[in-house]
Amino acid sequence: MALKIRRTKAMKPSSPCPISECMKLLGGAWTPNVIWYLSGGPRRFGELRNDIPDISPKMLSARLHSLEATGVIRREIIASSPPSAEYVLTELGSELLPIIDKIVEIGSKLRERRQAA
Amino acid sequence: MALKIRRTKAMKPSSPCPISECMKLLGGAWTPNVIWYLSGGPRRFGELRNDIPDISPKMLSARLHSLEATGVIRREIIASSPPSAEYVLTELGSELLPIIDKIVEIGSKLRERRQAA
DNA sequence: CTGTATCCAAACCGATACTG
DNA sequence: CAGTATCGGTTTGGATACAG
Repeated sequence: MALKIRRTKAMKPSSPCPISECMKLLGGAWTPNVIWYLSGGPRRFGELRNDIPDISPKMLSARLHSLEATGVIRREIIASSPPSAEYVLTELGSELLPIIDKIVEIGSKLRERRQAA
Repeated sequence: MALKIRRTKAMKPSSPCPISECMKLLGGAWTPNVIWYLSGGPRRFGELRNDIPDISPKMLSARLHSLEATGVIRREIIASSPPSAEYVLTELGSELLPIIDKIVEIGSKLRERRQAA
């Protein structure tokens, strides 16, 4: 006999919902991209701009500032001549990587299938 | 209501990054929440509204339509009296669940730590 | 090379009221 | 109960130009 699906109360995560908690950090379409490209190590503005196809400098700048404000990345000034800057993931940022990995994994699978179709 | 997939020249089909592919499906702050609450089985409008605290009916409606348009969920009419409707994850939608799970997992961890501090 | 400033369009979100 | 309509606000994003 088929199990009667009981309409349960939702498994409600205690508020505030951990989803929103997390989405605040990686909200915005470009944000996961930036984190992903920083996962390989420190990178500079121009490198990121090259990494991420078609991102405008304004958006990259905005995302970087936003990520710095939420503590996901850190901006490090390199005292060279000329002085330069690098962006690196903080420890908090590193903890988001499993999510990004999953996104990449599923995204690749979806795209493969679409190309096959 | 037409789905507005933004198809600018910035969207190159050959883009090497599968992240955007995936983020298009779960963009928006409420979207992961909706998917999460549908993971337990079909749910109706009012139930979802109850599940997700503080979502306005307008936003819920918008997210549901958008998710339906991208093929993540399906709207099923129940021939009862009165006729009713349920929303259920499609197969595509189910494939997104590992991501949502990760988001919940990391989000919970972050919150625990913040409360400890 | 590393960004910032400006203008503008579209998406997202909240509050509220409303229809069947 | 199951949504839609309207109004308005904030955020995201694109294009382009420009400054250090």
